[in-house]
Amino acid sequence: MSQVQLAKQLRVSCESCSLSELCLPRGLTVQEISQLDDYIERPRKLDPNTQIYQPGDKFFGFYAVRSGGVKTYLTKKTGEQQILGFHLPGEIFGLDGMEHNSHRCYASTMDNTSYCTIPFEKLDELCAELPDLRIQVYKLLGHEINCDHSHQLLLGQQTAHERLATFLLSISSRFKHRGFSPTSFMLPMSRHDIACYLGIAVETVSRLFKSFQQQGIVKINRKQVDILNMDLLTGLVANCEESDSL
Amino acid sequence: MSQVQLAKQLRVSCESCSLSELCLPRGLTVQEISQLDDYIERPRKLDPNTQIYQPGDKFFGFYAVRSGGVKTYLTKKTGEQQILGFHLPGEIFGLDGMEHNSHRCYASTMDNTSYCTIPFEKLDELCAELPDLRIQVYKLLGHEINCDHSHQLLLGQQTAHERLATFLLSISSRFKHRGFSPTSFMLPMSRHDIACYLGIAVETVSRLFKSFQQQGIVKINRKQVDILNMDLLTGLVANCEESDSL
DNA sequence: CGCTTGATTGATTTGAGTCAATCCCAGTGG
DNA sequence: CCACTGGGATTGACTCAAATCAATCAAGCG
Repeated sequence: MSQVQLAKQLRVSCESCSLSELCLPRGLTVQEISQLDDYIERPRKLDPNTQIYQPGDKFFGFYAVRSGGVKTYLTKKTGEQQILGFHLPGEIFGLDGMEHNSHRCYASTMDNTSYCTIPFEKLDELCAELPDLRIQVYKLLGHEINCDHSHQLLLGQQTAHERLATFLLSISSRFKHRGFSPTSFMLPMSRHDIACYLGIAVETVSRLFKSFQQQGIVKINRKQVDILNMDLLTGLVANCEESDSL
Repeated sequence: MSQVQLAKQLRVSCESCSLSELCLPRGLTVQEISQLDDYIERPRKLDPNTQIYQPGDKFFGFYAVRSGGVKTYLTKKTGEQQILGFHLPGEIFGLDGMEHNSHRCYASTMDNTSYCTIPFEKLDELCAELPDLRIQVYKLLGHEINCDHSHQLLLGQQTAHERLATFLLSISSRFKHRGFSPTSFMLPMSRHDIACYLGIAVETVSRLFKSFQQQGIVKINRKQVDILNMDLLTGLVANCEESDSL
């Protein structure tokens, strides 16, 4: 297979994936693309509820979800977990390991999940040479920071209704961004996980889903969500931050 | 003034500052140090409650607090603010602008404050050449992400007591890290700001300070804090995350 | 077809918020 | 030098959103 054909194949394989933002666009040459792609380890498949890393584990590099879903979380001594983020297909996680070269939180699958990894050392080496790649890495990190900030606003200032509405809107816009329906989708996470992400009780999640349904805003059947009235849903969120897609 | 003398003077001027982590240590040559220092804009002085930037403002680069204190925050339409972080002397802020080259949150002073700025473009150019500097930038960003994660755990899972105790421990450890007393210090922020950071009401902050004082854990007089029993204070925090200094 | 695990629903409790006065200090001006 | 004043801080009384406790209910599975 020629160099060009190889690169093309790789391009296709990364097309719908966030990591592609790191390598494919903005004038990188075919040569450069395949250079980075060489380092990306191809998909690994995992069962639901499998731990990918935990605090103290060596930081290897970034992870990109290809299918399924991953949650990252911290825990209290008493066992309660705070979910920091849900990572859907095409999204990146693992950035928590950068500070000390070891992870600070847990990451585990929520479903049958496959993902790629890109070794940080190799990425950094390429960054020295490719200014555009460097910019993409900054943007990726900046995005993580901004998402975390939005999550802090949600946890610190929003009511339970607002939190759940914000959550649905975020998932919706992220599915939309990846080319899926923004109004009809399957949630990859359990009610318990939603509650832990939003900082509320599972029972509250159930009750609010019911309430939203009674208001005709959504139709919810187990993990299947259909948004019936996007405007009403948006109206539930009173904060001034435009909700940000991950 | 010779090259070496110049660099030495700069080194002293940045010595007690987080930005120094970006340039001074880890085998950068004197030449390289002065190269970066040339770009750092020297201190600017601001009055208390002055806005430094707001959402939409162009991202210029990082800011390093030299004296006083800065808060970064988001707001809801209804006006409530969620404080994302307090930035004490020697700490960095402004990273929220990296994703879109424009800021996403507000930053304003809490006191008479001076700070330096380092233009992002220049920093990036140097990053291309200096691998050690690049690593420092990654660590800085990773640190911000980890702090945000701890804040999410606090906001999502901790009780009001735990939040306030965690807050005091964080401030204490940060003062200690900068060479100040970890048990006796002045808070640069108002009760209102503490409340907004912790996601609780001002009145609750007052009541809990009183309660901590009655338990003999701390002595609080207006903004002056004396920690009398560090073990008891630590005991109030039940989470498994070691509290992380910014 | 029972069993397990997650989701829902209802009854009750409570931690923290809200509302409403003071209090107290820092800064101002007479 | 001291009274005045305004905004932050404190304190108390009351309320309420959401948690907790406690049953079911439903669905996937061996």
